[in-house]
Amino acid sequence: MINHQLFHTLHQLSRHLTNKLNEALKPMGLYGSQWAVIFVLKQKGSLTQKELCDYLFVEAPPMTRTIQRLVKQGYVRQVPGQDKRERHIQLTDEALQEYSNWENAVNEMNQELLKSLPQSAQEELVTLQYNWLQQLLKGVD
Amino acid sequence: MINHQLFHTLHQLSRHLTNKLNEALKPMGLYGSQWAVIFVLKQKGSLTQKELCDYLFVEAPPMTRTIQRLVKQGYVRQVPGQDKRERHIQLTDEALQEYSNWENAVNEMNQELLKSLPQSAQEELVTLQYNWLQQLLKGVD
DNA sequence: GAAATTTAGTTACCTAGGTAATTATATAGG
DNA sequence: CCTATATAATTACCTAGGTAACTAAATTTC
Repeated sequence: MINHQLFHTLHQLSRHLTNKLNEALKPMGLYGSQWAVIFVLKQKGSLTQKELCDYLFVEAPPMTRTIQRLVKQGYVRQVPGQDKRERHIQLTDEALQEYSNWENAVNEMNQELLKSLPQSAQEELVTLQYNWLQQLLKGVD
Repeated sequence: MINHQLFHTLHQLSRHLTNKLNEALKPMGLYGSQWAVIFVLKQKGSLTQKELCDYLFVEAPPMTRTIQRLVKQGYVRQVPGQDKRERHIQLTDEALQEYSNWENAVNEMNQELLKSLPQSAQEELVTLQYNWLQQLLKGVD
């Protein structure tokens, strides 16, 4: 029953890492899902909600919620597009100012979590996971 | 930024697998969290809720909910223990009768999901993940 | 043995993410 | 041009899992 153990361990690992991320972000008043959006926006600049959903493989409704919370906190703007159905999401100056603090907190926690995983194991793991995920997503619509 | 990719991919993978598990269980009226409990009970027999929580690394409140739903569906019994705070959870005959159907559905989906991952990669992955998780949990509480 | 502390379980409420249904805008077809 | 279809986003509601506060029973401590 190695199959079962594979799925089980992956699930546990994912939950543990998510909890740790939230723990690191808590002092800055952010949650993991919000950080994921901010991180992408910092790299890509302005994106529509649809583009954010596609990039993060998240359905539209939870994305709406996460963005609305970020808007309320003043970290994100929703700019109507030329196509009036779309809303372009951008980081505010306030978010850009705080960004490096957030990034530091997250990086510190990530370092902590990766301390027990040798560099070579990290690379193997990311390769195995990435390739598997790509295979799984191949042929999904 | 390989760190980020590692966490991101693991998160995505976990979500995808969870969704697929739920898809497989939907026709039998079960959810993934319920299946996890049933699976453990089938192997271990009678367990208290605390023991289930410890085994699945889940907090007590979600476990209460999952069990209550299983009770309502008639798949699980809560038997008061000698220690009257405890409740021993057991599968009902109805659950035992359905078990192999559920197991088949889950195994079929798991096979499908693992199709794109060579045996050797499966073993590497489970080893890497398991060891990492153990390291992370070492020294927790 | 009575009072204080610990523990098992529940309740209430939060975020994360999913589906179904709805709304408003764009785009295609006749 | 006008109708039908497709698409972006939202709303409502579901499961999964987390924390905080509570209850009731067991265990320590004095």
